[in-house]
Amino acid sequence: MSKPLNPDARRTLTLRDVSEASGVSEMTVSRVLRSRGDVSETTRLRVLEVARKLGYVPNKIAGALASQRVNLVGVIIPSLSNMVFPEVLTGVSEILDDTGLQPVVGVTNYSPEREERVLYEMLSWRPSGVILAGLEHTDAARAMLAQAGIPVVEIMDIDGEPIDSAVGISHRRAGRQMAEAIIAAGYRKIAFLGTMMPYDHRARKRLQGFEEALSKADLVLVDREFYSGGSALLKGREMTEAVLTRSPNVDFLYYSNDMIGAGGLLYCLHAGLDVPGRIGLAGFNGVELLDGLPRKLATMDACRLEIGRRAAEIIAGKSPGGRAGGEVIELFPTLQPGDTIRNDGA
Amino acid sequence: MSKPLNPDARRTLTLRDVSEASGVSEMTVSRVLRSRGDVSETTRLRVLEVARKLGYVPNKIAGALASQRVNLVGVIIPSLSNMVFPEVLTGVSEILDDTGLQPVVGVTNYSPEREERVLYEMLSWRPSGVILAGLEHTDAARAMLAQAGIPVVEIMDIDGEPIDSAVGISHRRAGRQMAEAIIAAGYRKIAFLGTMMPYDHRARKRLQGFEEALSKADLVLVDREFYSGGSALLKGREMTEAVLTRSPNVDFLYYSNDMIGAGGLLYCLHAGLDVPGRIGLAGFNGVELLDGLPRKLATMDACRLEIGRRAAEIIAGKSPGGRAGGEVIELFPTLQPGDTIRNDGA
DNA sequence: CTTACGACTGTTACCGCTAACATACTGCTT
DNA sequence: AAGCAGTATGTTAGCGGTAACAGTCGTAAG
Repeated sequence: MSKPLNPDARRTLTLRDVSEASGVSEMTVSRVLRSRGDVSETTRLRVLEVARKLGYVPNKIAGALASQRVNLVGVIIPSLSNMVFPEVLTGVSEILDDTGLQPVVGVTNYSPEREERVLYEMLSWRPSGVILAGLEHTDAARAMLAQAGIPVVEIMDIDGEPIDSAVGISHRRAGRQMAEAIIAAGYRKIAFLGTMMPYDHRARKRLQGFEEALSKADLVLVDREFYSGGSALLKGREMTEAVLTRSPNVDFLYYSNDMIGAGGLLYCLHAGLDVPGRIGLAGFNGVELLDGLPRKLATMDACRLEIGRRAAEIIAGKSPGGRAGGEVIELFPTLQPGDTIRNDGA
Repeated sequence: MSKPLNPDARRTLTLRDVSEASGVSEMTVSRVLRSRGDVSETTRLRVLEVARKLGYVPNKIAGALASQRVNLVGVIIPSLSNMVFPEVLTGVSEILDDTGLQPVVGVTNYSPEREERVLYEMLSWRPSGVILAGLEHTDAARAMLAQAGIPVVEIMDIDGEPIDSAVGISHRRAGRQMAEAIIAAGYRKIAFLGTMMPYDHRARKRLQGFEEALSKADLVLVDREFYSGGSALLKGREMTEAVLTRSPNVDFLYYSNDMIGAGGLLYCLHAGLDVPGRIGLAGFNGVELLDGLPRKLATMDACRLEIGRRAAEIIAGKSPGGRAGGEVIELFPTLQPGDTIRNDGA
């Protein structure tokens, strides 16, 4: 361990130090620092001054233990590099910011076991609530959450059985909707390109809904291609090339996320294909990135910011529904046709 | 507050519950759960079984208070949407994963005041160490850190006076290096496009170094353009268009980050400009995204993963330097010329 | 002048866990 | 048979705060 700074500091300061230095009891100092109860203006100022001068930082560990209150909210997400999740976090912080609650982030890397571990760690800090992505968890994780006696909000997805509350969209419906739009636009030879999805349940559900809608129109996917890891943009290019080489007559490419969709779009444009005439494309998420592309990719936004906000509101008890618990809030993504789906019904 | 789950649970479990249910003292349970001290295999298994069945989750708050040890490391970064920082976090977690330490992330949104608040919050949990981005902090923040008596690592940047340890690159040098490469490639009418940088100290330092090197070659920036907020890719396009319209004879565009650089590149290609013949481009960071672009943007990687790793090693006391403290580790970014700088000296 | 009351400040008993020390056995040694 | 290491377990005293209650005091009311 690197040498601690401030070697002359005998030890870290406690309430007692402030109390002695300001000539009042620890309790009074505690009251001042939490702006709780009546304290005369004179002592208040004096204590504040002393605390500031000493550089006292309260010990929340002790405080939390004594008061049985912890102002933390655990937020457990699969990844930070996905753009989507940081945005959810933004929504969460936005709401939590003026509630005295503080988000603490845990990352699972899409591994259920890691999720279980992260959750255990979090719960051992006795947070006031937990927000976590998805409805799929290990049995142990579900048990822990149910035991914990705190509000739990599962986010992003509502196709399933929530433990307590849930805020999200129906990915199955989203897939269906996109398929319907594509079919309505006259495309028939449709391929899917996406992540290998052992644990990307939401992408799986979208594909499910998508295929459902296809088969209702007596269609089936004419090709599919999966990837994992690597630069999504690059993978999008590569997969697109692979699909178009293998199945040259494909007329629509449905991507499981915007990033690979963008890669595909760049490839198609570069290859001189007529988009959306000869071939159409669509992704999923509505990432901001797309605004900068030469042509706007069709997509569906996943209501990420809103999901974060609503989840935080439930935890903070601000949810319009009141203190019910067990709420399920379904949000409805809008289809943004962009420039990569024909808008006639040809 | 949403209704707690498990309403029948009288209260959350404590060591005592496990102790009573397994017929040994709390201390023994504690020993088992921390695999500390000698406990007979028989009792160990029994206690473990009971704890599992009950669904006991230890209370780290109490544990930390009693043992005066907190296995948390505060990591304070400006933003999560910048790609760069999540990658640093990855490096940090990678190293911390097998040390028993756990990172806790705080986000400042590039605001010094927010940084101060976040830091105060963090320190009040008495973490074992703090990693934070940049060398620029409020006086109060510096004071708190110095008082805290824990290892502090400032990351990303080493052009300045660290509080304790530092791991990063010299952005000034990076800017200089890029300028030299550009000049060597024969470009002369150079423009800068970047963030408005009241608080992006690193971008500022890069520009500083860049201009230094230019002036050493008797050159000055022929144009500059700043932005803030919005989709970086889109902003890159727009700014590039603006600059090229205003200063049509510009032959090089230096961007303060890869994202706007990528936008600029897409614009130039779309406009049919000869890249890198008629005009060259370069960004900064080496983001993975670039791999998917039609042409590879010249850039310099910021050693983000490595920075995260080294910082974590210092905190974990694994740093090769030993337990000295006050280390400064300079990393050296490599220039990746990509396809957007001429490689002859014409 | 006593009482009552509000405004302020102090006292006591934990919160749930762990460090440090104390104790009870067991089996060996001499 | 006493002595002595080990093991395995229990006991005690906090860690640094806060809830809840208990004063203390000056003053307005009776």
